[in-house]
Amino acid sequence: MDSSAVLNNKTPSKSTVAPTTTTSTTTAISISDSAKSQESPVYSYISNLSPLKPVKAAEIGSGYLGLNSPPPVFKSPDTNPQLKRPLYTQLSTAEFYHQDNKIKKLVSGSDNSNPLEEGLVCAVGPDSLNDCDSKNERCSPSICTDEYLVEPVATESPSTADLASLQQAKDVPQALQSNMENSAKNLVEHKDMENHLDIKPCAASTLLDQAEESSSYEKLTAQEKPIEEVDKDGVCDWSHHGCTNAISEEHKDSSDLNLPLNPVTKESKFEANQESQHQRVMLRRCLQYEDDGGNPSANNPGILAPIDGIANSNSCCGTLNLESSNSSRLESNATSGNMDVVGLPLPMGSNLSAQRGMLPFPASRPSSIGLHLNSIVSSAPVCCARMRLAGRDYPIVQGRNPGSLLSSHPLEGTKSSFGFADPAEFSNINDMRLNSQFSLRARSDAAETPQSFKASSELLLLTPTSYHAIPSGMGKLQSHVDHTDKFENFNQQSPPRKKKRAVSTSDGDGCKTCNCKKTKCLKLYCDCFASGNYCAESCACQGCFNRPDYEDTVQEARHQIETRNPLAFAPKIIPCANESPVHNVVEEKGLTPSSARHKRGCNCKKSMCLKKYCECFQAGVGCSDGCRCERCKNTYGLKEGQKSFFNYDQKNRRELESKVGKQIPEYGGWLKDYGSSMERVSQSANFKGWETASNEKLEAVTVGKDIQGKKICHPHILMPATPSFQFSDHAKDAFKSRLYSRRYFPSPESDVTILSSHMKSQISADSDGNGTNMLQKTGTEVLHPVCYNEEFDSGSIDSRTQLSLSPIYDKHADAFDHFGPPNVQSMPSGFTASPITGDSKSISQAVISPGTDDFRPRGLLLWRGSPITPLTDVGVTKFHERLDPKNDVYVMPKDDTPKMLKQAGTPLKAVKVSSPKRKRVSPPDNHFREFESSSSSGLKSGRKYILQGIPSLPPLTPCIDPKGDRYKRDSQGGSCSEKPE
DNA sequence: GAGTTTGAAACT
DNA sequence: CAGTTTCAAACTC
Repeated sequence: MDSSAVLNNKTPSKSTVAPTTTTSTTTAISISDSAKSQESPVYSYISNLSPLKPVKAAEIGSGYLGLNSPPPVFKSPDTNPQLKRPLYTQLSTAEFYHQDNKIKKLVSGSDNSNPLEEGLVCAVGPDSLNDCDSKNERCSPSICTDEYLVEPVATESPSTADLASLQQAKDVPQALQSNMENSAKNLVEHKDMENHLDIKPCAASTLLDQAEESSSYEKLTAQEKPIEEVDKDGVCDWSHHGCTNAISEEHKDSSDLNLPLNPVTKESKFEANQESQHQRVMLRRCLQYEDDGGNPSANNPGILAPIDGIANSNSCCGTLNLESSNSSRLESNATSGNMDVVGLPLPMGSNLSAQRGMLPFPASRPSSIGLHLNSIVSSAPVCCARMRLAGRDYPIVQGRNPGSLLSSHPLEGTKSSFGFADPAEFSNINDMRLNSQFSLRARSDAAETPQSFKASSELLLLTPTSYHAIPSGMGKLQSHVDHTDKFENFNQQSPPRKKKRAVSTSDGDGCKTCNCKKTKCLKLYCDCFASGNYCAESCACQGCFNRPDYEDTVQEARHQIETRNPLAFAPKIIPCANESPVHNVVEEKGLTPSSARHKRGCNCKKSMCLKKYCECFQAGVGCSDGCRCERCKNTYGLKEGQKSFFNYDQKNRRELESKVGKQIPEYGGWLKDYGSSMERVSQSANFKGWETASNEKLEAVTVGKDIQGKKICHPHILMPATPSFQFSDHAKDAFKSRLYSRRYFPSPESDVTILSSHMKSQISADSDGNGTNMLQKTGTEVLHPVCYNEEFDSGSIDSRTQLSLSPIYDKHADAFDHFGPPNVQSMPSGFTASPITGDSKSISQAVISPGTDDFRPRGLLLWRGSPITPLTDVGVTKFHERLDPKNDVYVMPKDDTPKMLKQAGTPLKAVKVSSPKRKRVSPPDNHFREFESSSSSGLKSGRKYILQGIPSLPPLTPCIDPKGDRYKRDSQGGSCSEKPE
């Protein structure tokens, strides 16, 4: 039974051949479309998103597959030829191993490595691990590579080429070292250069085809001689340049490491001490081990220690600052699916690199970029992602800062060995060894070229210990071809592995696990699979094929799925393009998170987007216009139309009630029931004019505390129709999740809404003291004076003054510069909005009367309720029915969007593309369709309304009450009279 | 822990 | 493309 059969097992209806054929077709299509993909916003997004910077073409090499025809944008690295097979890697895995063996012999003169240990530390790769080894107490820097990296595979006599490669390998690092001083600045200033340097010390570069390497690299090699002599000692000295330095940086005293440093190592270390800056640069590039004390990794070569103070972060998932040597390894050796790690920090033992810019492909698919729901791990404080790494998922810290997750350098994330938040998680030595072996396995996979496949497959084909408990050395005899058999055996030998259902979908490291029973973890039902990860050992899945051992099967399954939906494996959570300087400022201040939204949006009907059934909610992002949810109450951001409910606060209600003389319902009561999850302070504004202008953009303000515990009020980010996104864990750290506002940002035309909302929050909270009602009511925090103690007067507010209260506000004030002050007079009003849909029509047709500036229907924003939301309709209707034109209560204009904003375009295009890098990620075509059709009612109609509203601005629009009765308008076209027409 | 609910994915 | 089925997670008891 081959992989196809496996797949077909799940889809019996399909012929055995079909999958393969389909796959091929898909691949071809994907490739042919790749060019297009690259031009697509999605591609741009991904490219920008990926922490990996495109490598210069020259570096990629002409022979690079897929160079001319990149793979599908979101195609999983697993299936991404580019990821799998950087062409400039000319050496097969076997060759690598040969190289390793040779080096090993040169260095240690013997191959007495423990098979079991081989995989531990140096599993990362023969070339790259050197620098990391140095931190390992158990092995000398120079030997470590040999002992742990080299698989004791029966090797042929080194060929001439091998010897040459070996020599190069030795030379390169040296060259690097000699170059360190001269190029330190360049390293810092030029990422590319940095990358090259990174590669070199890792010796992986030695295996690279010189012709394919960058000129910078060549320059470096040209300067290698000074160190060459040392190298003659047979020491893998180059490996120390990075690591040693790093170690020096970290430990200051190599003696602490108890490492048998060779002259070169010491020298490197010395240099490190003297060149802190340079060290710093290198440090970032080096695998590092945590201080011995207390860190399991110290005793376990297979685990990397946190780096550079980042290690001990609270990240739920540690990451590995595996940037240097491994990177090279990745480039040179990685050729298979385990490339999920691209762009992400890699755990030690991985031969993959997360080094940005290290990859030969322009934009790796951020499969684990942390945007997949599974990767996000329910908005853990630190967003975690797993990387499929040889049999185990490694959580990857995306960075506490959403920005880091989305675009930051991997190093910006927190670290810990093996990507585990708590090294203790990996306390079990066997487990670690297993991982190391997996790494080796990954390594073999990585080099799985037709030529090398056989050899590589013989290296290690271990199945997770949790499944087979295969001794470390047993994996050698298996091959991919045996997948099916292994699977069958697996099922037989460890029958329906009655593993307890994963209690939590998140294993200890904060990453999800699955419990698949029927899909063999080869369908998107499986979170692990969907996120491009292998199932973790902690998964309770049955008959799981989503294992490194079944790489082919997995790949094929992925192909099949991608055939249906090329973006099936795209990150589910898409960060929203952010062009707003406000956002940047805020972001920099750590006050607000990056915005993100669900790729496709949810379709919740019953959960109100308040439960984890909702993918948006689960991901900690607000719903967007792309969602087709009903009665959305997503606490992270309501989708357009529904969020307005949040703006209807008690104060306004009372105010309106006083005016109307009737009780105003609270929209089905859900507002009351919003409960603790209510983060938003519904702040109706006394700032009527502006509010009216911003109409539906009114947003609640999230109240939270900053790091200092000082409550802060987060202004809204200028984001296009996207919810603010925070990688907080509402499950683990609910409070943190509230630190940042998850403002749901309306489309660009509503940029000013941010201002409005914020202002409202300030104003209303202060104006009558009821502004905090919602908060108090819901048990959430009370607005901090900082936000609300401004001397706002409900009737007269200088928005500018208010906005200038903080830099952030200044930015908002800037918005006024663009859009004009929130002056009522400047706001479009008094026109009849085009009907939205359904029940909203009556509302939309209601007349807006500017009336007096003093009264703007603050709470009436709710009338912008989503037409697709029953609740909205109901609520609006009920509310509306209580409106009494006699009291000058009018429906706010449907199109009160400032002209400037109106020009922003449609929601679907609601992305300001001022910068090429700011391109909004476009949903898949079908998604677009969804946006335009299914959500349609809301989005589409809403947009129609907006667009049509402008031309429909009649000087005198009929006054229509909710019941449809018309009233005359006064002579000035202002207020509606009480007399029916 | 079993059963139910929910919504995404898969299928028709 | 809509409707239905399947699936697994989330949730409830």
